[in-house]
Amino acid sequence: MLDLTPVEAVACCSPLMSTPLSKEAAEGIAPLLKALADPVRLRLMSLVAAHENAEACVCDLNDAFDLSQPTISHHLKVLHEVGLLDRTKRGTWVYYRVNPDAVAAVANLFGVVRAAGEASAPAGAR
Amino acid sequence: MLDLTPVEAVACCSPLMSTPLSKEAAEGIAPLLKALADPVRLRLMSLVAAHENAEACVCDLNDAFDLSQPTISHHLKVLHEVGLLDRTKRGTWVYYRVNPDAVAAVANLFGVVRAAGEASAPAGAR
DNA sequence: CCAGTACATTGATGTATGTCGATATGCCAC
DNA sequence: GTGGCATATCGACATACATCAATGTACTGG
Repeated sequence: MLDLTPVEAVACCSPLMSTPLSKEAAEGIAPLLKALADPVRLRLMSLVAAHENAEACVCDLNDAFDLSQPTISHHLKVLHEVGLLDRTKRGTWVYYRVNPDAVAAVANLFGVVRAAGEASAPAGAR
Repeated sequence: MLDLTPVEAVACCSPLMSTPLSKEAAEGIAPLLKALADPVRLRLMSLVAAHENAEACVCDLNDAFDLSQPTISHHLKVLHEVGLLDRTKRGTWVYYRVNPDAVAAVANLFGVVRAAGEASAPAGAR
């Protein structure tokens, strides 16, 4: 029932705005939005994304907030669990990286028009 | 108590993936995402948007869910309070309409690429 | 004015969430 | 191995949220 007609649907308006979301689709995307629906996590995402190499270690992120280290760790875990952030451990440090596919999944809701190859480009460009 | 200025405060802010979001920008946009971060409300948004004339009366929406009428009313109120849905009463019925500016504010976060004239078209074309 | 319909508000209840301090784990240097 | 640093997990707490049944409000038709 969710027949996405990419070009037209996206050209005029977003899937959210054109096609009634199925119960399953809504329940699939809502957790991603929920993870993003917190000021701290929003800033974490943008900090990681804006960091050089599109990755950031926790120590950098901790300093950007007035919150305790466990709290930041908790928020990073939430973002990681829904797939918005990837986690890599190198030595003592843990680096988080934005998962472009997960972001694209949310962005598609709002009719983001992306070049087909763009989503995978950052991963390959590393 | 709810002192957020939903759409205006956020319409200018930078995309999530390029510039680190300021504390204020994050706190401005998070309530919109929070309102959307629920499967029922996501479906409500898409149902209203997909309805003819881009507006729907509560009676139509109630029937699309297995939830009680007060619960749907509550979700509509949440979406209305952050500015994502506009409310109009005509006779006995109440009609909800998507506010394209509010949706655009969220979409901008994800770097939505829209045709230049398109963003203002829905608002103006009404 | 009365009854009925459409929608909102209230009050209650269980669950989820954000935050912290304390503690655990894992890595490194000596 | 010991001590120290980076990060995660745990337990506790207060607050917020989704949901419902009951009730309130506002409009309509007779």
